[in-house]
Amino acid sequence: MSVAIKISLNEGLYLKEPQDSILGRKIIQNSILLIEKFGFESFTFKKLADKINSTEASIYRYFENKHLLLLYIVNWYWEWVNYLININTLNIDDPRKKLKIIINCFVFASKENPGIDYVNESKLHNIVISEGGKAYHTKEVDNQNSKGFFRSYKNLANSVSQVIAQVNPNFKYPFALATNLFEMSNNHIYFANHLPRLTDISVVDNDAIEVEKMLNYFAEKLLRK
Amino acid sequence: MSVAIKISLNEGLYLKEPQDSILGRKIIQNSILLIEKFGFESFTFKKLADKINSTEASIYRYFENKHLLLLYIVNWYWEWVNYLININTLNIDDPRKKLKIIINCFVFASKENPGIDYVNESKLHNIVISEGGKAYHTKEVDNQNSKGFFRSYKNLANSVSQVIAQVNPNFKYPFALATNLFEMSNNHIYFANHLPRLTDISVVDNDAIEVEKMLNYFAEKLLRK
DNA sequence: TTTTAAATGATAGTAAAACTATTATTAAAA
DNA sequence: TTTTAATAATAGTTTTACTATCATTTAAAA
Repeated sequence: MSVAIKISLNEGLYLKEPQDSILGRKIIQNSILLIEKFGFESFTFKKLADKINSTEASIYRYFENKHLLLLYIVNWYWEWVNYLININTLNIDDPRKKLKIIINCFVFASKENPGIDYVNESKLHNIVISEGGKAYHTKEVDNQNSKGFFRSYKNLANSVSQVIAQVNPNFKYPFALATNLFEMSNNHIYFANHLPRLTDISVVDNDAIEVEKMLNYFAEKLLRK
Repeated sequence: MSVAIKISLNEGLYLKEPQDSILGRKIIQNSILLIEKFGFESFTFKKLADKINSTEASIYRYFENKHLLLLYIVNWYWEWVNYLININTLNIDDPRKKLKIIINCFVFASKENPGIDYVNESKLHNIVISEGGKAYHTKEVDNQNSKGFFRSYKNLANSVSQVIAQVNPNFKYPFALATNLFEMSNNHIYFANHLPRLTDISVVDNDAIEVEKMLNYFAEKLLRK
């Protein structure tokens, strides 16, 4: 059984909608595999072309450059997490419970759902952990932001901040807490795996339950009245 | 009056100590200016060489590649903040006051001290805000970590975590809070300047006092007994 | 003061990355 | 069947990220 989800992203991110063709989907699928395996810096359109038996020129018809491809898949991830949060909190009323589910989605976004066959959510999550910041830490950020290239992240931050505001309407920093929980989740999974002296938690066998506990503790304590 | 501070960094970061020669100091000074102005991606040794009337080959005698140069200056910053914290908390006993000073150093590291003439601390701070994460988000992180290339960040996290433990010995995540305060400081200054919908604070005229307030609020509330 | 060694500059060259352009081929739609 | 759109094949350009060699300057040692 496969559910036909189509995640719609800002049209400026691509030259031609990759989700609508076989080649496009192969580009998405295999760029995720290659970036996860070799890192964004050593990822090239040439290598991707070789891997999918196509050519650089064909890939350039879909994406202007590799940075926009990264931005595309990271946006895909933001949308995906937003979607996961929506379906998992649909019947929940208690905002505290909602926030716990949100944190669970942040930490375990990958494991939940084998959503779309050409996107390996688990590897995509690894990319967001290791390379996600590079999507907006560039000199083009203001220009790209004016075109709405970060809308998905803002939407995510916005939904989370609303739940936070429901938990404690007097809390002054709902957006900052929302993004911080997201960033902290990714950061501390990364630290646990690569720079363990920078954190207190450990991630054993890819199980980030300690990160989840920590984020719940932070959120609960910060939002206590 | 100039105080001769020499910041000592891991020897593996460079091929030849840049602080010990005129050319070396010009490399440090002008790489900070160029990276801040054009961003790390479009920074090249060629451009740097042209700017200081030298050659690529000469720069390569100091640094293996531009990533290690970035790592060098980011390490310089971590050491610098650690140093600032040390001198500013020397006579302070109350750990709560100490933590406030630490947060102040995180947010305003640049403005404090015109430490070393060839390092523009303010621009270096901007680099750490915009490009700092790229220093450890690479595929070489484990290899570089085994050589001690992130020791300065760990030392910083360690000193801060000790103060946190003094404020509340029962707090379970002293390291995570230490790194999070540092990362959050940089992140939210960046967000305020480029992606304001991701935060609640604003930075007007380069004054990040709201970030400082927020971090103090977070720290105080998390460490409340 | 001369000698010598170390540091830097000048020049050249290579391999790969990041594109752009042109034409040929294939597959799908009219 | 014709036409159009998508992709492949091929080739070429500029820039980046280096490496190598040798000449020159500068500073330290003899």
